[in-house]
Amino acid sequence: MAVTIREVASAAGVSVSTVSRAFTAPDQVQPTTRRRILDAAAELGYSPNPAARSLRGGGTGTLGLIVPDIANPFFPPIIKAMQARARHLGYTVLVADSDEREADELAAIAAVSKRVDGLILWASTLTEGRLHELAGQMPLVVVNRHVPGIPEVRISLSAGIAQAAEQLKAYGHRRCVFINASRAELSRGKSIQESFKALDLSLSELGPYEPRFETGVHAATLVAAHDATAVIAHNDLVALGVLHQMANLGMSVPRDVSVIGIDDTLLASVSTPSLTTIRIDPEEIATRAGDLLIETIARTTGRAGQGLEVHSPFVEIGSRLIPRASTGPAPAH
Amino acid sequence: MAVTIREVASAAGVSVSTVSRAFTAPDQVQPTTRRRILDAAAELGYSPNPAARSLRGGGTGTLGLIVPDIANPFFPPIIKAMQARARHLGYTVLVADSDEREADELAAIAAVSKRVDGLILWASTLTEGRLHELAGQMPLVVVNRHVPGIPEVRISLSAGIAQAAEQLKAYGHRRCVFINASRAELSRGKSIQESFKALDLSLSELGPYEPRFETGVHAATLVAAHDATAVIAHNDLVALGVLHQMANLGMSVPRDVSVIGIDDTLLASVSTPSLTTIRIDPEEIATRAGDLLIETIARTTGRAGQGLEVHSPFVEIGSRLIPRASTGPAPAH
DNA sequence: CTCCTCTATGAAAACGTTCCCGCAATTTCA
DNA sequence: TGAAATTGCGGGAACGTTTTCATAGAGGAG
Repeated sequence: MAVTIREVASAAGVSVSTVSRAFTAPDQVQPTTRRRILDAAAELGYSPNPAARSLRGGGTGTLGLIVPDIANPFFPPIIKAMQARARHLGYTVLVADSDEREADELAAIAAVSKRVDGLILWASTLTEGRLHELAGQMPLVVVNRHVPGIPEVRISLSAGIAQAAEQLKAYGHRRCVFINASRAELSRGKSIQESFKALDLSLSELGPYEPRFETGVHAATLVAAHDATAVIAHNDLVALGVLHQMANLGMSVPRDVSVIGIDDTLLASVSTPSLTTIRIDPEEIATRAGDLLIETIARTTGRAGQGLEVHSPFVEIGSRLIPRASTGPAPAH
Repeated sequence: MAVTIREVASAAGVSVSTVSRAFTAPDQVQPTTRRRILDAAAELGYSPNPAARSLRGGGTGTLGLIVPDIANPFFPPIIKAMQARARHLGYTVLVADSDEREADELAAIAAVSKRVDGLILWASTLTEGRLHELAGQMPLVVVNRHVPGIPEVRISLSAGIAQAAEQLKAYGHRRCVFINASRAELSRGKSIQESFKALDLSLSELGPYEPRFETGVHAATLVAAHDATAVIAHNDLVALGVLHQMANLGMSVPRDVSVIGIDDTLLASVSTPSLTTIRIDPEEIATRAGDLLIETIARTTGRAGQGLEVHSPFVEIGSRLIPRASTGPAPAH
C-alpha cells in the first residue's frame, strides 16, 4: 500500500542503505546521489514508516503529556503550545488525562508509555516510589510536583502574589481572604502569607475546598463575614464563582469588593467585569517542559557528554499580575 | 530493556507463537497453558510492543483527531470524551489542531497520518479533491463538513434553534438579532430564519464576523439600533462579549435584553448572568464520531461483510436549549 | 485396530527501517 | 610511487510481533 524505502531505492538506482542514509545522515552520501534519492522519494511520496523506525530502536518521535484534566481551561493552551514546540523539534505530542485519580493516571500511563520516548507528568498522583520506578524505565519530567532526582518544572506564584498584594495595598485594602482549594504550592508555601504580611495586609484563609465554580459561590458569602474587601481565589474558575455570587448578593465588583483569580485562563478575559488574575504563561511552561523532556531523552539515549550543556533538571516558571477590571480602590468604611 | 514476547515464552515454557495467540486469539490456546502464559506475562510486566505490532500490519491502535483549535473551549470536552471512548475500545487518540489554516492542517495531517489507523477531520479546510485523495489512502471521517462519499458526522442546530425561538416567543420577544460569524451550517441553512419566521419573530442578521469575544462587544452596540430585545450569538464566546458590552452600556440582562449562546461550553455556565445556550453534547459527538471511524477502519481492513451491520456513513447530532439566566421576559415597550 | 479429522503447538517468514561490516575506489602522505 | 587512510556505497542482520504452514498427538468413526 504505502511506498517503502525499497521502492525509492530501486527508483533511484541505489541500495536501501543509501536511501536511509540520505535521510538520517545526509553528509555520508554524495550530494549528487543524495539529490537523486530525494527527488525519487518526493516523486513517489515516500515518508519513512515510524513503526519500523521505532522498532529498530530509533525512538518513537513522540512525547507523552499527562495532565489532570484536559477540560480544565488552564491546560488547552499549554497543550497547544507544546504541540507547536514539539512539531518544530520533530516530535509529536500524545496527550492523556488522569482525572486526578491514581487509577486513571496509571491507565493513562499504560496506554501511552509504549508509544512515546518520554513522559511529562503534570501534578502526578503517584507515590514517589512509583515515580522513581517509572523514571528508571523511561525519561520523565514532572510538573507541579517535587520528587528528588527527577527533572522538574515548577510554577512559582510568588512574583504574581507579591504584585497582587502590592496592588491591593496601593488600592487601600487592609483585610483580604484567600480561597484555598488545595493547590499544593499554595497551601504548602508560606509565601502568600509572607507577601501579605510584608505589606501589613491581613489575610484569612478559607478552605481547602474543591477547585470548582460552586466553591467560589459558597466562599463569597463568607467574605463579608470576614469583613474583607478583597478576595484571592484558587483559580479563575473559583474567582468567577465569587463574581457570580457577589452579583447575587447585590454587591458590586470592584466597588464593594475586589477579586483576583489565578491562571489567566480564557475565563478571566471574558468575564464581566474582566478578572484581574495572576498569569502563568502557557507557552513558556510548554516550551520549558518540552525542552527539558527532550534533553532528558537525549541524555538517556547516550548522546550526553558531548558538551557542558548539562542543564539543571529543575526549571522555575514565574508569574505576574494581569490587572483588569475586578480590582479597584477599597470602599471607604 | 523492555521485556519481550520471547522472554515470556521461555518463562512459560512455550513458543512465542503461543504467547502471541494467548493474547490475540485466546480460544486457540488450551486454558491451562493460557493461564501459565498470562501469569508469566503479568509477573514479568510484559505488554506487547505497539511498534512491532503495527509494523507487522496490525494497525497502530491509534485514532487521529484534528480540530480547528484545541484552545477553543468547545473542543476539550470532546477530546476528553473521545479519549475515554477510545480507550474503552482499545484505542488511543492522537490530537492535533489545524488553526483553521490549510497549511497548518496539512502539516498536522502529515505529522499524525502515519501513526494512526484513521483520521477524524473537524471542519476541514481542505478541498473536496484533497479530501477524497486522503480518504483513498486511509479511513476518514469528517465532522462539520459535507463531502459526498466520505463518512460524516453532522451537527444539527435546528432543534435547539427552534426551542430558542419558542422560548423567546413565549417571553414576548418580537424582534431578534442573530450575530453570524460564518459558522457554515448556520449561514448556509435557512433553518434559523425559518424557525423564527414560523413563530412570527423578526430576525436580523449581523455579520459575518470573526468568532471572537470582541465581535460580541461590537455587535452589542448595534442591537439597540435594531430595536431588538433578544440576541442569538454565533457561540458562547461571542455571547459573553454581548453580555460584557451590555453591562458597559448600562443595560441589564435579561431585563432589558435576552442573550442566547451556542455550544454550552464552560463559559456559559460560569458567566454572570449564566448564559442560556444551545447545547451540543460533547460525549455524544465524540462517541459517534469515534465509533464511525472505527467502523470505517474495520470495513477497510476487510473484516466487513460479516453481517448487515453496515451503518449509514452519515450521523446527525442534535441540539437542545439549555435555559439559564440570560433570557427572560421582553421589556414592555 | 486403522484411518481420518481436529486441536494444540512450534518453526519460520515477513513487516520497513537502521546500522554495523566489508569492499572498492579514491585521496592523502611520506 | 607505494602504502595507508578515507570515502561512498551495498549486503545483511536485527528490532518484536503476527500469521501461515507444518507437525504431533488425541479422539472418533468405521
